[in-house]
Amino acid sequence: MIKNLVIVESPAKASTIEKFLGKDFTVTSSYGHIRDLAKKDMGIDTEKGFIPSYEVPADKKKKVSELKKMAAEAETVWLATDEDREGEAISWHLKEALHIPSNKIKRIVFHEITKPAILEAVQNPRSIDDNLVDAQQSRRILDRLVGFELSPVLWKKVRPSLSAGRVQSVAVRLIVEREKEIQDFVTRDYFNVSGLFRVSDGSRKDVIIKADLDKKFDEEESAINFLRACIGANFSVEDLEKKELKKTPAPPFTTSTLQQEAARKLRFPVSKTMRVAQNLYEAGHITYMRTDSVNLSDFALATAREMITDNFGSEYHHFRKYKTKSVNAQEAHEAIRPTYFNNRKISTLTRDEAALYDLIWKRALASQMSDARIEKTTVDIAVSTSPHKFIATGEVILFDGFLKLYIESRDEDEGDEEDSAILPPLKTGQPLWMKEITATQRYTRPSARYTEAALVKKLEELGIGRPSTYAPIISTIQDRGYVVKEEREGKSRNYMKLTLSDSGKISTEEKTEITGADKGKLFPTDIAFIVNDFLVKYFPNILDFKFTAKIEKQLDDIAKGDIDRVEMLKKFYQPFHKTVRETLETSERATGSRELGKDPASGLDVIVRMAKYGAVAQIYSPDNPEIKPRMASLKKGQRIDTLSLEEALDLFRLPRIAGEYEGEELVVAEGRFGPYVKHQSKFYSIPRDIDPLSITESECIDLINSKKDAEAARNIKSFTEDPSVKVLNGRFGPYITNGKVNAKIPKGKEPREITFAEALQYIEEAAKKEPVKGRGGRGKKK
DNA sequence: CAGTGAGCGAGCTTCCGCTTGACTT
Repeated sequence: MIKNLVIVESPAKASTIEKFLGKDFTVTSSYGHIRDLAKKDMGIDTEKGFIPSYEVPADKKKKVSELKKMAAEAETVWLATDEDREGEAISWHLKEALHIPSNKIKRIVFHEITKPAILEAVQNPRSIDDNLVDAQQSRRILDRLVGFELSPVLWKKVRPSLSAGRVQSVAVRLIVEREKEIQDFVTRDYFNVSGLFRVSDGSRKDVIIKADLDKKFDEEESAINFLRACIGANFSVEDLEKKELKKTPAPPFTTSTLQQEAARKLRFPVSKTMRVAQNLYEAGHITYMRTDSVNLSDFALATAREMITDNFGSEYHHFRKYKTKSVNAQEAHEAIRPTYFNNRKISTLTRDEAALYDLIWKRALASQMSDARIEKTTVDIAVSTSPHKFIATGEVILFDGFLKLYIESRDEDEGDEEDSAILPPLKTGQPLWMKEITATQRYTRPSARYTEAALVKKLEELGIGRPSTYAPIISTIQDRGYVVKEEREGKSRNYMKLTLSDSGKISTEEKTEITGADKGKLFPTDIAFIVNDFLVKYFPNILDFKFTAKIEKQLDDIAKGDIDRVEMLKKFYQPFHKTVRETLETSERATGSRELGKDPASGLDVIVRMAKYGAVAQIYSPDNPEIKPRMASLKKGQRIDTLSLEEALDLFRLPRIAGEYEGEELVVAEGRFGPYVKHQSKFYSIPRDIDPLSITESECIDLINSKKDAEAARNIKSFTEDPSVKVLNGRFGPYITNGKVNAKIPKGKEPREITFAEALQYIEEAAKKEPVKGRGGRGKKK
C-alpha cells in the first residue's frame, strides 16, 4: 500500500525528490508523455469539433500499466509534472489514462529541485488547469493537421516520403534562403589602409603602434594616391580620448545558449552537447538541461556568493537576477547550472563531460560576478597632407571582474575582433614616424551559412521549437534529405597589397587567398529548394516566420480562457484545408526545372530538373514529343540551382566511342566508381590523370593490355577440369580459390605443383573452417 | 558496379514535444 504517490516526468528528478520527501512518499516518473494522437485518420475528427483520439504508444504500454497499478494502490496521487503547457497536459493524460478519481489527485508544481521548493509545493496543491490543457491539445492538434495534410501534398506533387511541418519547414526555409542570398551576393572590392608608426619619447626604446585609416577606398587608384600623399608627410597625435567601459557577464546557460557555446568553444554538434549534458544530469552534477529559463534558485545564488567571496574576494561578487528575453519561454525549470558550485572538478567524468561541466560551472558562476571595468583609449593620428585620419585603439583592464573566469565566444560573422593592444603614453601634438603603410585589397562577404548552433539560435529568436526539440530538428531536416552538413572547398582568389615603406617607395604585390571554403555548415539539397519554393508559393502563411508566434498568442488566449479551442482550430483549419484541396487539384508537379539554353549540336533545349532517381540534365524538344529526350544524371557535388549549360553539356559527352580494338568498340563511360573503358564486356578503370573526354584509342588499348598483364601475373596455375579453380598470387602471397572460398597453401608446398585434387581438398577444408562467410548478415539495417 | 526515367496500382511515407534507453557492423 502506497500512502502518497508522486509522479514526475524524469526518473533522475524522481530519485532526487524522493530524498527530500521522506518515507511517506513514493516518487516515480512517467518518462514524458504517455499518450499521443492515434495515427489512423489523423487521430482527429475534423468534422465534429476536432475531437482527438488518444492512444498509448506501444513502447509506453508497460510503463502505463505499471503506473496504473501504483496509482490504484495509492491513497493520494500527486501529479508533479513540469509547470508548463506540456507538463499540465501530461498530468491530465495521467489522470485520464490511469483512471484516477479526481478526489485522489493533487496537482503540484515547482520550478527548481530544491528541498524548500518541493516542501512548499506539497503545502500548496491545486487542481489541473483545464484551460492550459486545452492550449496544449490545440497545439498538438494543429501540428498534426499541418504535418499530416501538408506532407501528402508533397508526396503527390514532389516526391514520396517527404515531410512538412510547422517547425521543420521553416527551419529548411531559413537554410534555403540563406543559400540563395549567398548565390545572389555580388562581391565588391575595396582597399583597407593601415599603418605602423614609431613613437619615441627620447628616454625609452621606440614603440610601434598600429592604426587603421578611417577611410576605405573603392578604387586601387585612390588608394595609391593616398599612399603617394603620405610620402614625406608629417604624422602627429591629433586627439586622445580615454573612456571607461563596462563589460557585463552573460546570463547562465539555457539549452540554446549551451548548445551555441559548446559548439564554439568545444566544437560539439548539438546532439553531442545534449547527450553529454544528459549524463551529467543523470549523475546529479547539473540541473535539468532542457530549459529556457535563466533563473537561478535562492540556494544557487547563495552558494555562488559564498564560492566567489571565498575564492576571489567580495569585490568580485555581484548579485544578479536574470530575466528571460525570449518571448515564448515557459520557464518550468532553472537555468542550467552545477548542482553544487563547490564541486569545481569531478574526478569521475570523461573528457567531454569534464569539458562541458567546466563550461557550465564557469558560466553560471561568472553570471554572479562583478562587471569588468576597461579603459579604452582612442588615438587619432593626423596626416599633414590628407584630411583622413589613422585611428589606433588600446585597452587596459582596470578591474577584471567576471573576466577572471569566463569569456563568451562570438560567431565568426559577428564582425571582426578589434585587435586592441596596450598603447604607450601619448600626448596631443606628439609627432609620430611612419614605418610602413599598407593598402590591402579586400572583398565584401555574404552572410555566413548556418551552423547547427546558429540555426538553433535563429529558431529560438523566432520562437520556433522548444528546448527538447532543438537537437531533433537538426537531425530531422538531415534525415529527410533537406539539408546536409558538410565541408566544401573554396576557390582561390587574387588580391593586391600595396606597401609604402619608410624609404618612401611604393611596392605592389599580388597575393592569393582561399575564399568560400566552409566546414561543418548546413547546406540545402536540391529537394530542399524545390520543396521550399513549392510550400512558400502555395502555403505562405504556414511558412511565414511569424506563423508560430501568431499561433502561440492564440494558445495563450486559450490558456487564459479568453477564446475557445474549437473556434480557434476551426478558424485555422477551414481555410487551410481548402488550400490543401485546391493545391492538390490545380498545382503543377514541382520538379525545380531550370532552362539552361540550347544544345549547339542539335539546337534542342537543355534543362535541368528533378526526376525519379535524382537530378538530371535533359536535352529535348518541348514542341515535338517524337524526338526522344536524352537524359544524364548530375554528378556528385553538382546541384540543380547552380549547374551551368557547359556543365550540363559535358554530362552528355559520355558515353563516347574512343576507337576500336580487336574488332570491337572501345566505349568510354562514367560509372559509380568513376570513368571506365568497356571492351568485350569487360571494364577497365581510367586513372585520374587521364581525362575520359579526351582519352585516345591507343591509351585505351594500353589500359586493357596492362590490366591483362597484371591478371596474368596474378594467375599462377589454373585447371582444365574446372576453370573457376585457380592458384593465384594475392596481397598476402599465393592462395587457392574457386571463386567463393579462398584457401591457404600448406607450408613447404610449391604453388606450381598443386594438383586439381589437392586444390579441391584445400578448398573443402577452408570451407569447413569458416562456413558462414558471407551469410552472417544478422543485424537489421537502419 | 558499370544504368535506370512508361504506366498501372497496392500500401507505405508524414507532424511536434515530453522523456530515456537499446542497439552494434
